[in-house]
Amino acid sequence: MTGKVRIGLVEDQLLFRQGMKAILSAWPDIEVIFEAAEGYTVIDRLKELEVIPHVMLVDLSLPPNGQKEFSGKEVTVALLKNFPEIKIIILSAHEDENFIAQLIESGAHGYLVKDCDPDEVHEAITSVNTKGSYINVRTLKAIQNNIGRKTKVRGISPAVEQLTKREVEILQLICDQMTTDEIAEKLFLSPKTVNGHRNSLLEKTGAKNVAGLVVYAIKNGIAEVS
Amino acid sequence: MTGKVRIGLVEDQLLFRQGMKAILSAWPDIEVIFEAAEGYTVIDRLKELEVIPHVMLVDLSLPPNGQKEFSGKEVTVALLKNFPEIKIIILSAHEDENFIAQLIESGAHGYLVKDCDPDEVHEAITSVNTKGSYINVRTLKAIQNNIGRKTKVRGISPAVEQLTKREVEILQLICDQMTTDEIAEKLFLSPKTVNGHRNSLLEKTGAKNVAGLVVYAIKNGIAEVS
DNA sequence: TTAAAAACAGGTATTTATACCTGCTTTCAT
DNA sequence: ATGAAAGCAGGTATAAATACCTGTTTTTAA
Repeated sequence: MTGKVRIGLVEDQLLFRQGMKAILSAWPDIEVIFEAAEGYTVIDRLKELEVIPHVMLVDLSLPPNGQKEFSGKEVTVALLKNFPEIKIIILSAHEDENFIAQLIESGAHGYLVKDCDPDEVHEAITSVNTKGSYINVRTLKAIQNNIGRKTKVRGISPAVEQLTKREVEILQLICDQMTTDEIAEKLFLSPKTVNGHRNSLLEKTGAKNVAGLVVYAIKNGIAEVS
Repeated sequence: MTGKVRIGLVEDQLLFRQGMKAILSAWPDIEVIFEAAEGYTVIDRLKELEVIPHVMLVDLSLPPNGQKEFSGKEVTVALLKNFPEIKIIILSAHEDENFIAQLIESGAHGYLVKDCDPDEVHEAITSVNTKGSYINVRTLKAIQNNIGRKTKVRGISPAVEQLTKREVEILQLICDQMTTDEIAEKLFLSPKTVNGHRNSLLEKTGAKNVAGLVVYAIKNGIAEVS
């Protein structure tokens, strides 16, 4: 490997992005050649580049995504499809075992919590770039726990499944404090239908009530907090 | 003013803190002399210093605060009480008008959103240090809107106030998916009392239902997502 | 030492959410 | 082309939340 490792940053918080850039630039073997604040422009902008990054650092909680849905996970998927040679490291503010596992499954090459040590970032980048992946102890533990949980639970109950489009849509409206009737009116549905989706949501997420649904939504980037 | 402006950082995310430090250190007239990851140690540690910072940058969403409650706001209040000569700039990931106004009211000298421009940080620091305060256009607008709202509403309803300890406690349990009866049992209260607290919460936060309460709680660091 | 606010708890109502059931289309992958 | 899942929508119930009253006691701050 000749030359520096080229880094791309996808992170909506300018200050964090700049700080990250400053940290990364302190290492002589790394250079940041690409930055983006939103997910949905990343692919197009990358295609315009003459040289693409070796490693992309993608913020998981990517929204403000008002209409265009492009979470960190979706950026990851899009990157993998369009630029399979790019390695992807997910940055996240929190550490949700279930979600980490999902991301690794979806193809991310590494995962970093935002309060990790800067040295760990460097290690992750070089590891991903040379070995193709990076897993630290915490992440490994998360994945193992999650796999264990899955194999344990799958035999008994239908286990945790993906939410459908409609379910995600309704979950977002629930987070917006809308009642069943209001959601039904907004989506031109019968309240009975919305009721059904609510029940599916409770079942699939394992939540007990709206409070649990909202927490789940925020945890998984379906709703925003800021 | 001779010498550099001494900065203190209170921010739980190590990566963000380091990045911030890197950004700040790029300016020759600024030096970071103090760092803390949690709120509750700040005062004691400051007292041990020979020279205290001129300006403290405090992260609003300071938790993990399991038992010891020390949000960015509380750190601010404690700082003002113990070190009235220190200027305080609040850092926040989000931009909640109502909350900004509250913070300014509680004595903070400046407010910055985390996705602001690095130059803005520098400007805020020097402004706070020399002029004693810093308000940018966005913040000003927020305060104005909020004051406008208050004077309009105050005549009718008791207006937006602080949450009490009990209310915070109950809000956390609501986020834990507990029902009114369960909360009552856990806290050895009558469900009627819990009911009253719930209503106060809805009124004070402006939330319409549990969904709104949970979002509010997470926004304000009263509940955690990970 | 007062007045205000917080915390407590009773009443009564209505609205919403939750939990099931059923059945009917449509979409989609095998 | 056949079954599975998604989406739709009806019924029926109960549980829970929300919205108001009222009042007492305790805590807190002026």
